[in-house]
Amino acid sequence: MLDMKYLRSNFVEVKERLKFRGEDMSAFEDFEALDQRRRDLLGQTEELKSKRNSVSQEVARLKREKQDADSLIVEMREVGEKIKTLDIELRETEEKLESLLLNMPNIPHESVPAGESEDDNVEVRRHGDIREFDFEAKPHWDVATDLDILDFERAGKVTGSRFTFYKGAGSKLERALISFMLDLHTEEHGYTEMMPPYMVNRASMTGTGQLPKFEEDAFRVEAEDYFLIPTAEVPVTNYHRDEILNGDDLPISYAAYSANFRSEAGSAGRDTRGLIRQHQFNKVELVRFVKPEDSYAELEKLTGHAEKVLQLLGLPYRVLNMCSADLGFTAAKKYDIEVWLPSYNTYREISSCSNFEGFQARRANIRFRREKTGKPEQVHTLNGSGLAIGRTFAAIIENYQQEDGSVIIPEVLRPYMGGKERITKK
RNA sequence: GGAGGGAUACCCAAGUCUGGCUGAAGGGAUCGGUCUUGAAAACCGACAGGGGAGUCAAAUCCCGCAGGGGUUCGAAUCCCCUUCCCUCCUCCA
Repeated sequence: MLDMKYLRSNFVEVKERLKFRGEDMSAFEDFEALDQRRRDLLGQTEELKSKRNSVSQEVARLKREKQDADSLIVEMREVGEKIKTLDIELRETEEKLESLLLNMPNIPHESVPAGESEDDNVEVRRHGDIREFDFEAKPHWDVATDLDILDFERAGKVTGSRFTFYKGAGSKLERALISFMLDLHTEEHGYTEMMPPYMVNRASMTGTGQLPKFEEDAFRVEAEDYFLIPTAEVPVTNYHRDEILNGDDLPISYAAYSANFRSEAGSAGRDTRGLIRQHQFNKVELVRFVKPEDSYAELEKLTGHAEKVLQLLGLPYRVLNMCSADLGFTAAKKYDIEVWLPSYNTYREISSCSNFEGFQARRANIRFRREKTGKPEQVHTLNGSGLAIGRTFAAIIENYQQEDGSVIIPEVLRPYMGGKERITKK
């Protein structure tokens, strides 16, 4: 959500900035009229309430002194009715205004490249050499199924499409990746580990920006009106919802492992095989609360923390600065990290690192105080995958596969795998 | 799931039965001061925050006792709904 006062005085400029990201602005044209209407109604009702307050004091005084107050009471009855009517109208206006604001996307940062589609994303850097295979590299689902470490077929029977069973060394590898990443981020990068709830309420989904616009992307538990989390970003960012943080404690950094659930509405037919697009997947998510003046420097650090995982795993990757059309609804700036997948012969997204500035903090009401006496200010929130585990699993299987169908385990993971160096057929 | 009890400011806590100088007592913590070589103690002082409207800035006004409705001239106080916490019973990994 954007700042209402800022919008009020910079509406023309904001419209320009949002057009830059390809947004249709017609839905927001009512802003100025609604804002004005709200303030008019507020002025009227507040004036009447002020009158009611003072007259009520007067009535109390008269009653104490055993004098007659009936005429005042009759007069106030009418004022009360007017207030009620005005308040209803005010509430309706505020609801419209809020709905408008909740559907308005974030403003891109000036360092975001202009673009019309994902083709206009700008590659910032590459790391690692792409391996030359002297045999034909197989897709990870074939390698893993042959090794009996993933079972998509039975998952289809037990649940449905886009689910999998990890099995044996596969399950252990997945677990090793989770532990390795959490240990790296907590021990080397200063994050506090967290395990969040996997279901959240509507207010939390609204706080981070999944709602109201993208409800069809989430799985919903109808009886409770809870949502299965699409990312740990939701529970972990909302951890500090409606709080005023101590400025001295910033930046606050959390690394959270969780399963993630996405309906993948609108993705039918895309990436139907393998681990790339599942309804349920594991991820270690990095979430940070920072001071506004630090947020862009912190975004660079955060992205570096995610890259470090790939460097240590020896996986080639590149970093993209997402263009204005591919930013998503909530981000002011976003880097995607893409890992090399031999069977696709391309880089595929494995992490997304974003600076939301005050966009989520305003929705979720997360503030901080610089000094004891200071006014609360909005924090800036950042997050990034560090990394998506399932896609990392796929990248390891594909990049480390051997001609005999076995897979070499990257050295940094071996301590988490009981010293095992290679996954082989039984 | 059943039966009770709670939620008041940073923390503790009175007020709720019996609606009106409660625009919320008192204590603790915190901050400032006196005293002291320094500190502690004691004493004095400050301490409802936050949001909104308004303004160049103020003044001023509105909201605010878990959240949301209602009754009333007037609600922390009466009524209804929701959430969360506690105790006991039941069930359960």
